[in-house]
Order: sequence, then structure tokens, then C-alpha cells
Amino acid sequence: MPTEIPDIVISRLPVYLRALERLTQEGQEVTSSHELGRRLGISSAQIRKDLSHFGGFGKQGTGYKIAFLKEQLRQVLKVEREWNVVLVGAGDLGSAIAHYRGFSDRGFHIISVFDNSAEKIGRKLSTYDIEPMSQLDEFVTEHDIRIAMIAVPAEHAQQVADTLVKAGVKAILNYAPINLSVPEGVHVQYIDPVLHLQRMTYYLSE
Amino acid sequence: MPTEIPDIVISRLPVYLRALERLTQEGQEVTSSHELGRRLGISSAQIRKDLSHFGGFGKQGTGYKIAFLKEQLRQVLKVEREWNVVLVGAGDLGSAIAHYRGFSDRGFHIISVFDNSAEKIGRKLSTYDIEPMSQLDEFVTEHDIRIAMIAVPAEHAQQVADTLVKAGVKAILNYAPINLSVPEGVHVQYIDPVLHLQRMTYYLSE
DNA sequence: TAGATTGTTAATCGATTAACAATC
DNA sequence: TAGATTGTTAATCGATTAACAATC
Repeated sequence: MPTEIPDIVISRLPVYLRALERLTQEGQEVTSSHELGRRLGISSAQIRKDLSHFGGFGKQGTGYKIAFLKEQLRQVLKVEREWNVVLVGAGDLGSAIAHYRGFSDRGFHIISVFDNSAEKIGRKLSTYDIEPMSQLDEFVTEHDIRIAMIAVPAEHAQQVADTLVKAGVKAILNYAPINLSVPEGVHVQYIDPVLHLQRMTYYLSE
Repeated sequence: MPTEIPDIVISRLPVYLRALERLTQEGQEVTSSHELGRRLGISSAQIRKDLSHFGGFGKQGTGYKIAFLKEQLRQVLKVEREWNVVLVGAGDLGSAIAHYRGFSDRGFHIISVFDNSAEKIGRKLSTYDIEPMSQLDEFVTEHDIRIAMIAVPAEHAQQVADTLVKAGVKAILNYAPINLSVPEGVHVQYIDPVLHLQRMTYYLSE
């Protein structure tokens, strides 16, 4: 059995992948753990250790072929494929998310948007028709959706999450400023920009 | 001298604060490390240990008075005051940020928006006039701005960061999908939603 | 008083780093 | 071959957890 990879290692792989993509854009074809580490502010030892969990991707003396390493990381992370996701919430925040190009550029396609406000249902949000929440369950099941984004007010987020999980969603990107409780096996990541700002003000002098 | 508080402790305080605000909304006045831990999926010991870095905020036998603890955490984090921030980048992403209410609701006020596109300058973005990048330096200096948000394309982000730092900014919330290099004493937090999605796909079965 | 929960110390656990043999 | 850099093991470091005396 393959030994369990620590979550913290997995969480760094997308950062490595992003840096490698940047290096490619800059026209580079080979890199080393030292160069990558310098760019990311991480020790070279950590990068080598992290990568070694998945195999030997480099060559002693020369480093890593960027194209190859990128491909390997994409496969490990399962982002070499395209993913369909649903977005729940068509308010200010949902609207911003729906208009953001970065998701489909990088393989995550929003295929439907849901909201419970009678006046929004049927209207367009970016290129999407806003669907009623009552159809969320059925839609997720039928399209075998694994990933959802929640952009509803905090007080509805848990209930939306429950519906999503019941319908089979296994990964939730939660923009509501609240911790969700989900069963084992369901993954949640949080985005709350204010929280990031609050992590920095501590260090600011008067 | 007060012993150095680990960054990881600081990074959890806003999460505690957010949970306490939620409890207040639900009408609760007192809580315990156990209850908080259960809500957040964190051990009660960790919460007590984290809080104890800053003083004894609770009472044996009864727990923590929420209003008091919130106030203490706000002061520790320096979010009991209001902060002015600048936003650089008025594209899709910058536009979404400018329209987002959550920042000023929680004490972070965007007071100006900058972009380098000739066609955007002078136009309105939400309630803001878009200013030319050439005035960024002067504006930051004059208004003694400490916090900035970067929402420009990856290839310009480092250069924007350099300008900001030179003008005196000490905290950057970076939405561009690239690692910034900044001098010691300048803090950067990153927001890249795709990266969060990529941290979950690893765990999804075929 | 009895029950509950804090604040803190000591023990455990896990992650990071240092170091180096292997090898390109 | 000499120089460079990987992959990996062992050592270090730091964070989390367990446990409990103090005390409300």
C-alpha cells in the first residue's frame, strides 16, 4: 500500500505547479530544487522531499525537466483533466465568481449557477441561466458533479453544504465566512479575503 | 521582552474571531474552548494554548465571555480600528474586488483604485475613480497607506509590488497567481481560488 | 461543596532541515 | 573526470496534544 501522503505536502504541489508554469512562460526548460526554492521562499530540501513522495522526477547533476515535472504533478493532483463545478449563490460574490475567467482557463468549468431568490431565477449571470435551488440536488446527481463553490450568505451556507454533500459533492470551495461541518471524506477549502488581511494587521506598527 | 508569537498562532486568531462573531449573532454570550473547538474542528487544547499567548481571557469553570474575548482579539490583531487600503488593477478581478461589500463591512476601506490602461483611467469602478499608476507612489506616501491589494496580471505583479513597497506599503493581499518577493518586514498573503480547487482534486476518486 | 473549565507544563507527534552517498 | 544536484536518511526543530493543578 502506498504510504499516506501528508495533506500539507499535497497543499504545496499546486504552488510548485504554478511556479513551473511561470518558468515555462519565461522560456525556461529545466530547473532545480534550489531555483524553485529561491523563487518560492521554501528550502530546496523541502521541495525535493515533497516531490520524492511521488517518485524520482529529476536527474542528479542536472535537475528537473520542467515540462515533465509539470505533467507528473498535474497527474498526481488530477488536474490534467477538466472538472465541472456548480456555483451556488448569485449575489455580488457569486456574480464576481461567475465572471472570473481564471477558473475555466485552468480546467474548472462552472456549468450551472443556483440561487433561491425568485427575482434572480431565470435571469442570466454572465453566460449562465440562474437555476432555482430546488433543482440543485437533481442537477448535481445527474451530472455527477464532485466540486461546488458556495457563495451564499453565512447563515445559509451550512444548509447548502448539506444539500450538496447529500447529492454527492466531495469538494467544496466555500466563500461564505463560516466554518462548515461536513462528513469524513468531503473536503472543504475556504476563501475569505478579510481573514487574510486580518492576518497581516497584527504585524503593522502604529 | 514579550516572547515571539508563532505566525501560525496569529493566523488562527482571525478564525476564532470570526467564529465568535457568529456565536454573537446566534445570541450566545459565553463559550468554552471545547465548544469553539468543536465548531472549528480544532482541539480545545490548541485554542486555550493559542489564547494564553496573549493573557488569560477566560475563567476556570465558566469559559470565555464572548464580547470580552472578541474585543481582546480585535485589539491583538489591530482590527479594532479602520484601515485604508488601495487596490491596484481594475480589470475583471479588480472590478469584482471593488464591488465586494465585505471589506468595508469589516473595517477595510478601499480608498483608491489604480490601473495603467489609458482607456480605464478616469472612468468609474463601482464608486471609485480609476487613477493612473503613475500616481500610485505619491498617493500611498501622502495618505500613509500600509495595505494594498494587487489584482493585475501575473507578469506585472512583481513590479507593482516593488512600487508599493518603495512607497511604504507593509502588507499586500496578492490576487495575481504568482509568488512575490518582498523585503523583510513586508507581509504578503495570497488568494488564488484555483489553487484551492487543485488542493482538493487529489482526493477525488475517478 | 461538587462540577466544570481554564492556563500551563510535559510528552508526543510530525514536519523541516542538514548532510551526504549516489549518479548524471 | 570534476562539478552539480538529486533522493533519502538521520537529526533537529517546532507544533500539537494530553494531563492536571488551580480556581471559578
